[in-house]
Amino acid sequence: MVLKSKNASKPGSPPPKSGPETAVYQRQTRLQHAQERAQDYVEAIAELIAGCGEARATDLAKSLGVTHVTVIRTVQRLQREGLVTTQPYRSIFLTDSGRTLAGKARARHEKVVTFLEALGVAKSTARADAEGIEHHVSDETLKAMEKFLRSSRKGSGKPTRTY
Amino acid sequence: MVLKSKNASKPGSPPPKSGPETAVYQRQTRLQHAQERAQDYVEAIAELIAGCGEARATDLAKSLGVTHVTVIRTVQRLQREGLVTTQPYRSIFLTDSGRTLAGKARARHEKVVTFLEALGVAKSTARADAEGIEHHVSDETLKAMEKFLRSSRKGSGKPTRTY
DNA sequence: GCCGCATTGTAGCGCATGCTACAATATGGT
DNA sequence: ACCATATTGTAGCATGCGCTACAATGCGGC
Ligand SMILES: [Mn+2]
Ligand SMILES: [Mn+2]
Ligand SMILES: [Mn+2]
Ligand SMILES: [Mn+2]
Repeated sequence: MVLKSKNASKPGSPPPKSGPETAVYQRQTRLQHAQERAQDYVEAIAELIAGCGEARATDLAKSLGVTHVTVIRTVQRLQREGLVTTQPYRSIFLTDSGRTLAGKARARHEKVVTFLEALGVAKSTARADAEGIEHHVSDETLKAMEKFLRSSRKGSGKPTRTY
Repeated sequence: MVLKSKNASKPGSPPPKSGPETAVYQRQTRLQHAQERAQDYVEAIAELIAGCGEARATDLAKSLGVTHVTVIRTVQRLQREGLVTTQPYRSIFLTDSGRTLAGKARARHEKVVTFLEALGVAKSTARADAEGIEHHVSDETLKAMEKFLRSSRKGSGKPTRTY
């Protein structure tokens, strides 16, 4: 790297140069974060419904580590976006759209955790990292992870004993 | 999963149940996002300085895919946090702290890209995914990725390119 | 030196996430 | 039925990330 060491210290030299296309991968931060949050919410809601029979705002708040106020506000947004339905003083339900998203999020989440563990990461670390990584794994990368899992399962326990 | 299939459809049954500890991995979303943004900024600033000799707000804006206004505001925050220094109508400089962070971010970024490519992901996909994944990879996971890279380079005599 | 244009900065908006404090409703135990 | 308590909802605040529109400054060509 640093092929341009010549002008690396000449302040008034070249124009942009290092990034008309890098911007492609940087755009849309805000919407991206909102989508991540939506995924975590519907996933948690689905989990509560599966585990408790219903998703209450309070339990969701505990599950997500935020206050119930934050939950209620965000759930309002999710309802606006057609992912959940709510009625005053009642529990939260997923729409078809929300259920679909939750399913994808959950599948992705689990695959990432499994992959990280197979890579040799401690379970608690895998779970922690997956919580963030899951939102940035493309379908292509997910497939590559699955492929790795298949091959690493075949090759007995330790696939990388090349040491 | 779903050991509690009994009450899985009985709305008024069990309390929280599925998440007093899952919350640990969910907290702090907002600060987390701000930190991610800071990492991307100092990394981009360092890159511009290395490539152009200086980091101008406009170029940074192009590189990050946002308007110059957004850049200026965020840079103000970074200055407040001691990562950069600026003077009116002059380019942006990294503090020691900022340079350190940029170095770590860059190293992490590249390792993640390399890892994804080694996993069999297309270069453009690897770069796109890495842009988000990089912020959620713990040191432990990073080490696991490095280990995988070492073993995979030995195994298949393919990439490597050690001169 | 002057002026036009690029760059930088400011004002003000929208939206999302988080919070505390307080109000309203629901629910369960007696 | 009744009231204490839990749950849900509202009001208002703060911060961060985007944006457009417009103002101020800087700079390079003439
Ligand atoms: Mn998840
Ligand atoms: Mn998550
Ligand atoms: Mn990066
Ligand atoms: Mn990034």
